[in-house]
Amino acid sequence: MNTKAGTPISFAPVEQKIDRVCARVTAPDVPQTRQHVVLSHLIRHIQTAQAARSNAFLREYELNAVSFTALMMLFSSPECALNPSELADATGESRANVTRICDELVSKQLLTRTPNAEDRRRVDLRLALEGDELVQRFLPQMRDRVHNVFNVLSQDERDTLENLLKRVLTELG
Amino acid sequence: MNTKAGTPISFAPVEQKIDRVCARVTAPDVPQTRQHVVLSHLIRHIQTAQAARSNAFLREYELNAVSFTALMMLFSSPECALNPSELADATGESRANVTRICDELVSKQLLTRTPNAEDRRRVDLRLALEGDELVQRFLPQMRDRVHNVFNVLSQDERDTLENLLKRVLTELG
DNA sequence: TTTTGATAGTATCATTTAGAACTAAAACAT
DNA sequence: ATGTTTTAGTTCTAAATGATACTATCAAAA
Repeated sequence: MNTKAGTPISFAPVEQKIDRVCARVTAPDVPQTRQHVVLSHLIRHIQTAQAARSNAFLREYELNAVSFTALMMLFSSPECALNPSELADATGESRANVTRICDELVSKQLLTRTPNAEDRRRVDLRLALEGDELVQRFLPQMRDRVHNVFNVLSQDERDTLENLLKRVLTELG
Repeated sequence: MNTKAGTPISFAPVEQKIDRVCARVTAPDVPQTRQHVVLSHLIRHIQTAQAARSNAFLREYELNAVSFTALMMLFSSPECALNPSELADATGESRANVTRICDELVSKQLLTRTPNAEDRRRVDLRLALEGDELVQRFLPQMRDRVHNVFNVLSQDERDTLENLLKRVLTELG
């Protein structure tokens, strides 16, 4: 990923190429397909750019976007606790990766791992005090440096975007 | 919030957690920030799910989503040729990664790599006949199995989504 | 019960990736 | 011309990730 500061992310060349794909393909529904491809690539480019921003900021603190998301999901859970598989669902990461991430976070004393008494297959992940403080300290900066790109949209537009994206995600589920 | 119409089942727990984050944080613009975070996570989950779909399909043919995108970007370029750095921009991958991907694709004889006569720093990547055929053969299947999730939206809604996403991406650039 | 299947978590392995260092060539400045 | 800076591409290294296989536990069926 090209994370170099100052490198403009220009989508126009990508879209030109998608247009040329369509020009070369014969199918009954080319314009619609073209738009589907455009939308897919838009989402991919936005997600890539956002991840780059998050990581660039968090790297100064020896964290990454996925670890921070994990901490935030714990921060927001009842009693700041989740099972690994719940955390996997919440973050979108594989369970294997959640195990590794939690290894790291435990070693940094940002969360604790304790066996669950009722179901001995389970493990309880619980945010440590330090992890809680870290989330509270970083959230405002994440807001200013990552999430506020959506301020280019009006409130109505953001509502619309939220609605549309949710419907797409439902279709993918 | 999980009762909100259209909220995908898999995302509802995520949104609940975001709500709890907001409940625990004191800031002047919490509702807006909440929505920004929701939108970021929606985009991330959609992109993850789409990549998983693409890869699941392409793996049968010993390809992955990034390689296929690279082939498609070449397919759509004038004379089916690009430089590695242009390909990096078009796919969103790092130049280092483009080098590796092209190694693979060359070894599969899907594209060729030739030194550029005018600028000897440059390299010309050109889609081979086999690569061209592969793209034409796979595009319809990619459409049916990956891109057509956007069919849940009406044409107007897709236009709106495209417009909104483009503005967000511009802001990230 | 016993067995069969499902679930939770982890360990292992191969793949994918970004970042930094490096080489070569072109562009630019003096 | 000469030296400096920028650009293109690759190589190398370390990190991140997913797929798979495995163990332990629970649940359900026989």
